[in-house]
Amino acid sequence: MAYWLMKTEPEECSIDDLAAHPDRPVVWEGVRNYQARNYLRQMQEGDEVLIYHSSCKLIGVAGVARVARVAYPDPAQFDAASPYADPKSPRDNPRWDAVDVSFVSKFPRILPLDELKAVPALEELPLVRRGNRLSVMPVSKTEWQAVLRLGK
DNA sequence: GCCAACGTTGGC
DNA sequence: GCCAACGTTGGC
Repeated sequence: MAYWLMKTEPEECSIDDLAAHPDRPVVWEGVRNYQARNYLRQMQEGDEVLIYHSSCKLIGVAGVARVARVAYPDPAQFDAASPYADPKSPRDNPRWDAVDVSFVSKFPRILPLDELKAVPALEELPLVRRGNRLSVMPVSKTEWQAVLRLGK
């Protein structure tokens, strides 16, 4: 099993949105970056994911989710009404993928970015690196354990 | 709202 | 294939 981290704007899909219906997975759509997409394609069912809230008041890791369905073509790319529509994506070879994720747990508090930055074990994590924009990234077991130790 | 850092686009 | 211009990300 592998570990990941995914960014979300909580107005879009927060840990509370996931927790609101733990039995029903959510479509993780709207990834429009090739490197992030390639990571989505590597995800396996059961992989665990840190849910990170970005571009909001309380920035940080909010909890854990699980991959409920491996990558499949993101429906939003073909939905003209969606902000994630991509008219250039070929129907016979869709450019963008989504996965489904379901709720696992919510941290008792948002684990803030500056605390993550202070952890030596997380120095290599793209999230804490300056100017980083990757929205889906792999997390090593060591990194995972370090985050959970702080978050739980 | 600012703005640095970044990824993408498109002319050449 | 280069690279300047542009649009976006995301912390502050």
